[in-house]
Amino acid sequence: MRWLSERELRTWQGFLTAATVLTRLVEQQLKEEAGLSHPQYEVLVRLSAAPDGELRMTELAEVAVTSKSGLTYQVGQLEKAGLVRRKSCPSDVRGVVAALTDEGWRKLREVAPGHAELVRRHFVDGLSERQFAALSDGVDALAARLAPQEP
Amino acid sequence: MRWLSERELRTWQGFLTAATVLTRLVEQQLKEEAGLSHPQYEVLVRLSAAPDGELRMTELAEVAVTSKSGLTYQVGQLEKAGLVRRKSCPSDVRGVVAALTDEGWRKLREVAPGHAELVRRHFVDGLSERQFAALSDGVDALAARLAPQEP
DNA sequence: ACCCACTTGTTCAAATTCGAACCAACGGCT
DNA sequence: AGCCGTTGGTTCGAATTTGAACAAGTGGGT
Repeated sequence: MRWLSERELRTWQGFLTAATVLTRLVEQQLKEEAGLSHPQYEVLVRLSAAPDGELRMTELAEVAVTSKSGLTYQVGQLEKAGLVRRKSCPSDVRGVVAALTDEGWRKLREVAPGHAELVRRHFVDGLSERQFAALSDGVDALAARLAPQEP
Repeated sequence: MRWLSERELRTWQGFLTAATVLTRLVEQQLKEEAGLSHPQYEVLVRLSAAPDGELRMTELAEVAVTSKSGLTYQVGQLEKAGLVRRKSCPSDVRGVVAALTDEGWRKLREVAPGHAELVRRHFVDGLSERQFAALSDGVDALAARLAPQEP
């Protein structure tokens, strides 16, 4: 059993800490600027990236990395806010697809610039060209490793 | 106002996703292997890294990146479990210091190896030497940027 | 056509999170 | 000594998260 080196431990902790702090910053900004939580924003973004701005609940839960029940809740909130609409799925009676409403698209266009600005300021600009490229590379490697977890 | 490039966005999302997934894995393992939540484990680790295995509540909240009230709750839980003990602070009547108990040390020694193993498998080993070094570098840069936030 | 194991999405209770309000207590200043 | 703006920690309520249990539906093999 190999132990973690000093450096490995520091990197691991730093990685999680950075993610936590960044998430917190995003959370605050979204809340005060648009009344959205980060998970909610995430849902909107993922929907906007999908064809026709709609996705089945399960798929949405996957890309947004939440539990099914968590998603049910958030979509409920978003629906109350008029940003998302539930439709039944044509190919599967049980299925539910969440779809961005016009309001949803509008809101997203309104919020995105401020969000991008914050990401740039606290994440992208904090790194040199080289550092960013390297981190990008590392994240890709992690993603590849983490995605195929269960088969 | 500069937009985020395709690659910047992917990196950002990948970064958060990786952190979320990793946290989830850690959470699961700790829960089933030791009945601890990740925040709780974090508290134990931070205490163990402090002189005498004790820290004032506020300092602990800082290093563990939680809200004060969140920490109050978790320390409460840990105290119930007998892993941590509250002592009053000699230099400040209001102060409270959380201290690892012998039980706490024991538990930590018991859990740490498995945790290290998991971190190694899903984080460290997922990256080449070079990738790891680069990511480590990037994380350091982020930490430096994020820490001095409020002065 | 019928099973039966798996999938879908929701509901439920329990645990956790956060921020705001709060009460002391501190400590520099006069 | 007395004031007063700040700090330390807890408490409170509201919002959110999770996994387990559930009802309904699907679909391949027989």
